[in-house]
Amino acid sequence: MAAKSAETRKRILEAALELFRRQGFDRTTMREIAQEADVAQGAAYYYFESKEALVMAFYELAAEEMSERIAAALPKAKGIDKRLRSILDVKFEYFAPNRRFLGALFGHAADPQNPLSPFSRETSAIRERDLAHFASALEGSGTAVPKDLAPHLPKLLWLYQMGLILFWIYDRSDEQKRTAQLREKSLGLVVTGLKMISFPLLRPLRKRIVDLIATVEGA
Amino acid sequence: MAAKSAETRKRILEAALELFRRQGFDRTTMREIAQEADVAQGAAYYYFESKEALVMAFYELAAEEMSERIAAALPKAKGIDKRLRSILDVKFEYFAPNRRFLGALFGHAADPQNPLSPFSRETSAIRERDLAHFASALEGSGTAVPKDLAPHLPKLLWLYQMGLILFWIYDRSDEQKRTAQLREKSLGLVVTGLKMISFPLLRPLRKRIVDLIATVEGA
DNA sequence: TACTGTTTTTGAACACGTTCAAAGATGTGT
DNA sequence: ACACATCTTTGAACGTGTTCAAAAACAGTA
Repeated sequence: MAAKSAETRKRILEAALELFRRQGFDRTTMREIAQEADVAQGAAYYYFESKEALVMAFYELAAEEMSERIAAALPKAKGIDKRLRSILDVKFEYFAPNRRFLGALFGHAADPQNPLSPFSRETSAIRERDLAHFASALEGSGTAVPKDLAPHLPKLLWLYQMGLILFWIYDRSDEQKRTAQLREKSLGLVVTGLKMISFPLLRPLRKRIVDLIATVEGA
Repeated sequence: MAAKSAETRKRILEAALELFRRQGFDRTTMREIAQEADVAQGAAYYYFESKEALVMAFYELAAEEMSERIAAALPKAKGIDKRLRSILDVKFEYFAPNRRFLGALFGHAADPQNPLSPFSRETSAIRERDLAHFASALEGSGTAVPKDLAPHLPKLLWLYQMGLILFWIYDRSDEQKRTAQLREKSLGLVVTGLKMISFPLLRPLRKRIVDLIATVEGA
């Protein structure tokens, strides 16, 4: 009975997320999750490889749902600033209730070995889809982009957004007001930067930057 | 007998670092460390709050010793590029044998709550001293720096260096060749960037950047 | 229904980092 | 020398994430 199995899996995941939201990732034990989901201690491990895999499952679900919302929102926005903002809006709105435990996902951000890192092999599918959104945000905006920089821009914007989210997660000001400020100011700078980097006068500098990016991206 | 106590502490720390270097942080157990140091299981906890505290102790020792080396190397270098390079040289040389387990220190880099993070309260003393080196590297270089940006520059350079180290830790190319490339190219860009950002024409842009930085740094 | 193979569920057991009460060693004042 | 206090050491025990062999439930076939 495949339906029953899926049902149990869902019950475990929901119990886990509920507890993660209420008391954070670290404070929640696998035993609690099992109890809340009315299964035995080791049951969760039949459906999920590890405690972190539960967060990963959330991340995959979130990516799926946010992807739809972004695809729906993008066509309504024209300029590059508006288009970027609408992507950010979807993400922040979606992540808001889960801010408390998202640190578990982004806390290991710097370690590409960690499965939960946004840079890991395990999250590459999600990352790829996300990159496509930023590519599409650029394409549909009518913004002129230098040919040499163009292939790297989606990833740069993705990185920018990742930095913002990271800042937001650890932003302790009321209602994350500082993140709101940072978002407005940085968005403006991103747009200005995009315009400036196209100036013919800056071509030599741009070449060096592109070369640097290529080095970071690897052979 | 204070000497004996210090001796035991040292023995435990050295056993730990030896094992960390040989088999990494995660693969080393506290029981192994205790055994290697010829003490009981719980003994390490009398001298160190936690397993991570052992890494922190290394970091403090490292900061101390690197600080001396940097202070000795800086006066020999003139230009800002050479001065920055000598700081980087000291760090990479010192960290090289420990690259394997430094991930334990920088893996949680993004999480300022984690004591081991370079952004945490616990590492602030080390960070502060480090910032002073970058400030001194700038001052002694004769590089003209805009007044508004000046107070932020040490931290920016410190961040830049932190990024390089992070890249190095996870650089899987032979002998970390990619990091070497990245270091040369990025150092050049940093110097160019410093010159450019002083152009009067770029003053409005600079103002916005400084404002952004101030937002990130917090009220 | 009875048999067989597969999927799901269970809870005891493991290794780990960590805590802690108790014992032992050392130092100090009389 | 003795008593007392402080510093050091010990190893059992705890809570955690995780593993696993065994049991149970289920599905398909006869």
